[in-house]
Amino acid sequence: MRIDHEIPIALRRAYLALHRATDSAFVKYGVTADQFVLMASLARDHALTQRQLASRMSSDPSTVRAMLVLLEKSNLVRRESHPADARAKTVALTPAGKRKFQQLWKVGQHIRDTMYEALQPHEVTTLIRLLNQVSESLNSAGDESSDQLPSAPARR
Amino acid sequence: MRIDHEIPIALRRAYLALHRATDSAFVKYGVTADQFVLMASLARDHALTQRQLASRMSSDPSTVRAMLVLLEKSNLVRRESHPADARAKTVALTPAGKRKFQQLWKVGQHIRDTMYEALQPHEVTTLIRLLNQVSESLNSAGDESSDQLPSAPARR
DNA sequence: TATTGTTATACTCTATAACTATA
DNA sequence: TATAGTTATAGAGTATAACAATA
Repeated sequence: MRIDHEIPIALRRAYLALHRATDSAFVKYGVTADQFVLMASLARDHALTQRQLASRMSSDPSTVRAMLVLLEKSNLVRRESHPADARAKTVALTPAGKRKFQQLWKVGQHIRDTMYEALQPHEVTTLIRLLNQVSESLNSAGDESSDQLPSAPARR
Repeated sequence: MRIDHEIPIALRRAYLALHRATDSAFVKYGVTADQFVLMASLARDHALTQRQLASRMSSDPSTVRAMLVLLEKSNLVRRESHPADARAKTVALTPAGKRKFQQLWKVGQHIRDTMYEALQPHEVTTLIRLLNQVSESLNSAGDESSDQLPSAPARR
């Protein structure tokens, strides 16, 4: 009952340490850690739809929308109707958003450096590989119906 | 600019996958993933003070208090004044809380199984070790004043 | 019919600041 | 003076359900 709780505990601890370090480094720039992740997705792939964004961030469309509304207020992000699909909207960083992202990237560099200096180069690749194995197992397990909890709907 | 974003991304993805899987498994029991972590801390170490609990959960005392208020309403947790320190309170699971925790532990077993089956035994220990190296590096870095952002206070 | 996004709504977690009581 | 916890307050993220417009 103790051993198989260690991965969840260690994972939670590491994620929260990263999230808090990021939040507190960014607070004076008016951007949260999660908003930074959203901006990073847009910096990598320009002009995603909201649904694409949600899946990249492993988040919910209505959550993403709430975040976009906040980011639009700060003029960091712009939504435009999709050229090919009138239902959809494309989301992109504004020029100000791109500048802000560059700035935040630098501000956060010491956090990434700290993490990477704590690991050997081969440990970095191992850690990434193992984390991805964990994510994939959980995500694909979520697709099938659970064999432990057969029938009840997962409602709220 | 791409390589040193991979740990944060993989860490976030794995943590959120775990958190969501846990939340959705527990929703019909009226307990969140974070509340489960709190209960697990109390199941391991009976009768912690609120501050001890906050540090075990790497959380904030006022956050913990808000969670405790909710858990007390559900009669899962009980606070009593500390025998030796009249300022402090000890927090413990109620009998109902202990039963609920046992139940949730079983309900969540398939999630832990999924994660552990995705890894070799030696990978489990490696993953835990690497995650802890990351956590420790970030937590100890937070103590010293940053050399990148010399003076400004980290206020809100 | 299925999909994209919006709206309304509600709850949890998070965290600061000012405060009371105690050490 | 420092510490434990409370209170008030605020905001961010999360997610469901009902809905409109479009594919």
